[in-house]
Amino acid sequence: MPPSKNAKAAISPTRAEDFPGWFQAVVKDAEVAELAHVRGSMVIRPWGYAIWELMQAELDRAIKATGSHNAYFPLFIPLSYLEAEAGHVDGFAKEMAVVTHHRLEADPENPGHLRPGGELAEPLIVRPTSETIIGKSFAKWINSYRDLPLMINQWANVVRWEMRPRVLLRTTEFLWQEGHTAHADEGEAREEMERMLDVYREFAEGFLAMPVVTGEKSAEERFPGAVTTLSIEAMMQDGKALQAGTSHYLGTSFAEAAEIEFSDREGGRQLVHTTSWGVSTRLLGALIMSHSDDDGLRLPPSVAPSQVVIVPILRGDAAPEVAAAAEELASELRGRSFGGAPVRVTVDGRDRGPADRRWEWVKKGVPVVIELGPRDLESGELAVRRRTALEGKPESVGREEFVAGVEGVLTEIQRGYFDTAAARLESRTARDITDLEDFRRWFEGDEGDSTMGGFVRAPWSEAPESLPILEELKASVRCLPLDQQLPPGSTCVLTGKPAVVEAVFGKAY
RNA sequence: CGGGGAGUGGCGCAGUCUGGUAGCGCACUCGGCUGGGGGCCGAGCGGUCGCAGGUUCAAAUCCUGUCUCCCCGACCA
Repeated sequence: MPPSKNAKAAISPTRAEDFPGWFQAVVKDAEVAELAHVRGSMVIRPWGYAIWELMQAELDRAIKATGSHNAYFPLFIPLSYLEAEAGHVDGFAKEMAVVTHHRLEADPENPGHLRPGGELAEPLIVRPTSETIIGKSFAKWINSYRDLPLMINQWANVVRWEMRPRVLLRTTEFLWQEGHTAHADEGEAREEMERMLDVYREFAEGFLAMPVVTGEKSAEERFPGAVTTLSIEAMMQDGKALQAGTSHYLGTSFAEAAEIEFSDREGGRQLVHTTSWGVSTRLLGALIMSHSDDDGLRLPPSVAPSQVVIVPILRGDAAPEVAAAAEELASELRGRSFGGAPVRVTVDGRDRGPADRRWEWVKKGVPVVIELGPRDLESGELAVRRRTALEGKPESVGREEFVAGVEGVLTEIQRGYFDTAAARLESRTARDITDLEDFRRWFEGDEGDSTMGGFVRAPWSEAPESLPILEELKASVRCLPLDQQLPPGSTCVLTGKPAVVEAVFGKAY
């Protein structure tokens, strides 16, 4: 619904009024995604999918650069595969889609309707992740130490039957990339796990302008079946944490389950050490909650399907001339580059009022919108409006100057988003909370309250009795940061016991 | 699975208590005026009121059953 003329913000509710509601509205108004008529499932709309494709392209390049190759494995996994790894079963059993039949037949008790027929001898599950089925292939492909390391990546959809779906953040079906590698020893496998976390960190920070904390997951938050789970954690504008990517060292348990063995140099039989790592379409949600404002989506230029939109003001006799000028400007801009690729430009000459068109692109997060009318043709200037400066009049820039400097403009916007997010992460991470009272106060803000504290970085004992305290505050250990700064003799912020590690605490999505 | 709420044109809703043949805003279509902060006027299109059964001369409205969705809690990329 379009806001009234006098509305200050294009999105209702605003972040301060209702953060989750704001998020939904941004997603909807930007035409990124919407809930489908299937419970918990979403439709990713063209604008949202284009963003995902840009992410995919960049990440795919980075993954391949580490030596992994893309492949595709089955959607259906025999139940017995899952059963083979105990930890895995515990983690996923409660959220499985199970296929038990393979045909439909007329239902005699309910004319006009169909019912499942042809029961399967062994039920199939729809993959929640592919460790088990990829393991089967690995077992077949790996015979010798010469076959290692084996590094595979898959772009796929997965299904986890979530109790409480939220568009883009937690849906029953989502898209992701899952890497699976097998190595001769633990050291090599752990290196792979760390290398991929680094790929994710660079991608999040460099491409999505989203600063992250890198760390190890506590035992409670670890991936089911993993020995070690590393993650990148981003802070949303409401101070809550969002796990944006994970990388696991799986030890030899999946190798045992799928019998992935190889002959070493001495002719002995050994189990491989495996890793897995992934990021999902949840990144779209993270991106939105990191950068957007009360006027809608704000896209870093790197992931903006259109980086510059030209809105020609077509009226009267000058219309053909303006239309031609818009196309010419677009083509010149496409001759410039940003991030090593041609600048992406859209000319929006639809038969609607210019303000109407412009606001649509504002809400879609386009970094720069230029309105081009007869006046500009005469003056040789452009009315340039950056997504970061919607107030007041547009900036007036000489046409040639703008074209020549467009890469700089986009770079500035990209950097600005990162700097803003980084400043938020820094200022809303408390490093000086030492006792439980302050800790409680920090986290006691209302749900959805954007003034809620944020992260707390503090010494932790890992003692079991600290967990109920966190639960009560709806907070959790987000990670044990890789850059540990635990002063000797520290005591646990929750229990007062001797601390063994420095932890980042937060509320999480 | 527990606790709340809701199903009425594409979207958002009113009407339901006190049965009487469906209405509003937005969107959409057409015409005109407009057009650089998302505009105005006029004329239109569009709904068997979630589904099934019942009560009644008459049901969006009352009764019974059923399905679905949303919100809150336990689980999670």
